[in-house]
Amino acid sequence: MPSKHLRLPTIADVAREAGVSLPTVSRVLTGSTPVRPETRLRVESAMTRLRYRPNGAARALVKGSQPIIGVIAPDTTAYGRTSMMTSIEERARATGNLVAVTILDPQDSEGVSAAVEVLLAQPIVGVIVLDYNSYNTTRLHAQLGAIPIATVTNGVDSDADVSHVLVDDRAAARAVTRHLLSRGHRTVHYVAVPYFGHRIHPRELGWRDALLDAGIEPPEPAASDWGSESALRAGADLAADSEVTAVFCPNDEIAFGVMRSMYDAGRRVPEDVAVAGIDDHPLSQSYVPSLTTYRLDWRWAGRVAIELLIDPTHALERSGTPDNKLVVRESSG
Amino acid sequence: MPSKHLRLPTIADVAREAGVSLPTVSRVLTGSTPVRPETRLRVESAMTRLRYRPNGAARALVKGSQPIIGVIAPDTTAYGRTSMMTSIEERARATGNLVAVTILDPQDSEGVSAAVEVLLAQPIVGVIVLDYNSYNTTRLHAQLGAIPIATVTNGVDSDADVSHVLVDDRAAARAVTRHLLSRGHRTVHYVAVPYFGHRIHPRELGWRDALLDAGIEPPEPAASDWGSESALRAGADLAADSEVTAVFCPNDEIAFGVMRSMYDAGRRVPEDVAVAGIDDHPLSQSYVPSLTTYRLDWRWAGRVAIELLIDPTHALERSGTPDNKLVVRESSG
DNA sequence: CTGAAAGCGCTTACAG
DNA sequence: CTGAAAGCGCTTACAG
Repeated sequence: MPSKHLRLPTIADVAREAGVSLPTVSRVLTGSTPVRPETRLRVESAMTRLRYRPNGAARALVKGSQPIIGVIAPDTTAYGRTSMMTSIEERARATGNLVAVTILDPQDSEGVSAAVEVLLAQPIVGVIVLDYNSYNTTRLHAQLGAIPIATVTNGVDSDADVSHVLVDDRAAARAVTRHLLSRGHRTVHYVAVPYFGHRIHPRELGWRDALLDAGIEPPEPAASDWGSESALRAGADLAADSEVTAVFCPNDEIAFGVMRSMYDAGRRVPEDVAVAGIDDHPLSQSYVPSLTTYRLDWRWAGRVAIELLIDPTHALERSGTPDNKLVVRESSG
Repeated sequence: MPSKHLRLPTIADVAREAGVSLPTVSRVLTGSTPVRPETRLRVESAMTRLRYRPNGAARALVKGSQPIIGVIAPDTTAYGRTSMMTSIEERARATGNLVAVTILDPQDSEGVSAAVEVLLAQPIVGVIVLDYNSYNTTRLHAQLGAIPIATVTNGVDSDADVSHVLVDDRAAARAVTRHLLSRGHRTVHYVAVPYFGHRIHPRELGWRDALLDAGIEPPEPAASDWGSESALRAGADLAADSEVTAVFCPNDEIAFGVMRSMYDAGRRVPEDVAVAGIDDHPLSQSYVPSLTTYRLDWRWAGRVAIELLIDPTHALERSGTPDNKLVVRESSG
């Protein structure tokens, strides 16, 4: 808990110390009205002497501004998230807002409640919830009350009750899988990742779509967490199976791990096994072999999410279209 | 600018609408005191009807809490930064604080001023400035006044005037370079990156230290930006020079780009050229070859930075020691 | 250029 | 369980 024991100096203290009136202190603080240089000096030295610092809450209250945009996310280390966060921050700054980030494990509902409470006590415009569906939405909704929410969704239908911007994971996965199939593989394998509840991730659905469209029964997926380290094991499993000639990974970091495991098992990428991911991670160009992937425009998504919060009516039309596309590189042959 | 045209409903409006008194509305809001169920219902329905949402600033003012910790950084996409941000957020949450991130180009002093102004108008405890020296420190200091600052520094001396936690880049670079030399290379090349003003980055200084200690005149560095894409060109230059048998890169992302360029030029890593970086990026295990690097404990640094802000006196002793170490993998032979 | 006064929206004792 | 009153720390007209 932030301490509040020792009463902090206020402008009243500064005014007394400097022998001026309260509004005068305020004036040197805001710089709004001219103040006599020598008065200003007296006030300034009083401020440093008392280690005065303005109370932001009081300022925000009288100015009537609620400039904070809360962001709640399960994690921000994966590349897609990081770039979305960057774009949210950038857009917020352009609109004069401030972004407060809170990373919250959806499993830990007490932790979520507590952190949301901290958020709600602040001057917030609204909240962007990433991976909204991972959370206990009923509870979250109840707690947020009338505070506006926006979310970036990957197309799961229960997102429908909050304003959301859609990043079409399923279509992306379908496109990548289809591309791998077009290279002549009999089937395409997949690395399954944990997803909230026991639902199937849209990227897995897209993979299934593409296979079923081609009349292929989807094989049993390997299992991994998000992130390249845990993908090493999944990759080893896949490498051990000589049936595997093409692997679609739900993100690039997993693909890197899988490629490493293929290498360790002596299976060449792409000659023996084709690999592809999603995200267009900056390192997908530099990896050997470079990685075939699907670029999802997270910057666009972040931008629209902010606009949904600030001006719900015209956000989508205003923000252009996402620059999503398949990026074919060496790893798919 | 956040709009403030239409007056938002306040608890007074809700009270009138629900036919109760002001404190009663407050009570259903805070849940502090029991309220008769039927009164509560009336109030709640009034709130939804008016789309009421509490004013965070007013709440913060009366509660006396200033829970926001501002973070100013030039960039958060590189791995070291991302992990420090994660740890800052985590630690802040544990202490009941909220983190507001602002990414600011140190070159753009108007932009910096404007954003700091937004920050200052909020209920902030203090500000953590990453890469403090990149900014116009005089101006920043003046603007922040008595607001506490903490910074994570890599050892440049002018950081001395603010509380700082030291991440010893120079020692890390020295250790990595020394390790490369120990593999029998005649010299170790370097990829120079832009740094504020025209100063030399501590990682470059550490590289020079190690060479000079060994009686070796440092060769002319290649040049790159941070990030793997721009490192491709620097890597190509180094690959073209047959004198080059070992390259120390100021971070892992650059090392990945350099390794890719070596591959493109037909030079094998580590057989023909040894490569090493700094950071212990998650992908340094998965890259082929895996990358020799130096782990810098950014999570520790972030944690201490927060504690410096909240309790300047005992922060350092309390937070343990950083887990920094050389991590030797395939890329150095 | 400066002071006295009102008010921002909420919470919390204080009385009933 | 509920209402009337005071106050959180600041800014901004309003008068001088």
